[in-house]
Amino acid sequence: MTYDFYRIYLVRNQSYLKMKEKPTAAELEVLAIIWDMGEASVREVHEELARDKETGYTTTLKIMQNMHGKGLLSRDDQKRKHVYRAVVSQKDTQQSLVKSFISKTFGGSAKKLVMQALGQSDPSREEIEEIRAFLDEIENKGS
Amino acid sequence: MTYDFYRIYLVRNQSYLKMKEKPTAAELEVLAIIWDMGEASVREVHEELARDKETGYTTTLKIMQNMHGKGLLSRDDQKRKHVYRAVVSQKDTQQSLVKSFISKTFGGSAKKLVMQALGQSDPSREEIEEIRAFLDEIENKGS
DNA sequence: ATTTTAATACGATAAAAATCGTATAAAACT
DNA sequence: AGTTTTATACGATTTTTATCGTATTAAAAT
Repeated sequence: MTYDFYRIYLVRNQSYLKMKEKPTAAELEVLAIIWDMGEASVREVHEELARDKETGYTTTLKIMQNMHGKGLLSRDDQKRKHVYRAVVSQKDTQQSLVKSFISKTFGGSAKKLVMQALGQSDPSREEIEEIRAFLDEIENKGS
Repeated sequence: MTYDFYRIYLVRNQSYLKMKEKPTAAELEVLAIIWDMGEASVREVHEELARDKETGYTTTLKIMQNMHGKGLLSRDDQKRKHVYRAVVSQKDTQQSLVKSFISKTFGGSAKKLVMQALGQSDPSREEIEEIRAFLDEIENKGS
């Protein structure tokens, strides 16, 4: 019986357990690109990055190699041009990052974060509607 | 006429302009304590920090000295025991951090952050109500 | 007045993250 | 085949952040 509780606990926290290595700022930029493209070579990622900022190719290469080492990216190195894919999903990563951000910046209160974000972002009427609908959904799920 | 636009732009971005130096993780922990206490000595801050984690007194001291150097904290050093206060407000800091978090982690979409945060935080009925009320407020302000 | 306690100053070191130069090798081109 | 282009590997360096030891000084206690 007690084991059942333990199992539930593990399942609910799966994503945190897996995500031992949190991506750094630079790594997150790479992930954003790869999530978008599905898979990409260093060159492709680098060219995306270079749109926004001055940076060297070998820097991008090194970051992606590190990420592969940490298990954030997998790669196919059959061909000379290695092709990388994300191992961690965007959703799990965002979840883990949001959790730690709420805890660090808002003392653990998701509500405070939400209201701060809404207050400063000037959302459109459509977005507000979507959020309302989402609140309804949560409320019904809860009961 | 053109100047008016420029001025509006500056006002809207005031908090970002001021907040040149973004607090690091360790600095944010110190700020959280000082926001809470209003003012505090290194000893007081350190004792709060030491509740949660193993850390040396001189480490806390150094962090607070750095923060003073950066202009994140002011201090009264008339007496031997210096008393520190926050220069940056909690609200402005949170605003700046949320803005950059949304941009880094959610590609700039506040809505995505909000929904992710709501979805994973299991808010109470009361909190949901508060958020609904807040949405109403925003919507009416917008028109 | 002397000793002990409690504070800051300062600088050194450690640790983590980011950047890049050089070497080397495979592939493509001529 | 030889040359140029385009990859990765690897390690060194730089930069930023965090940590802490030691020296010094002011205040308090004896």
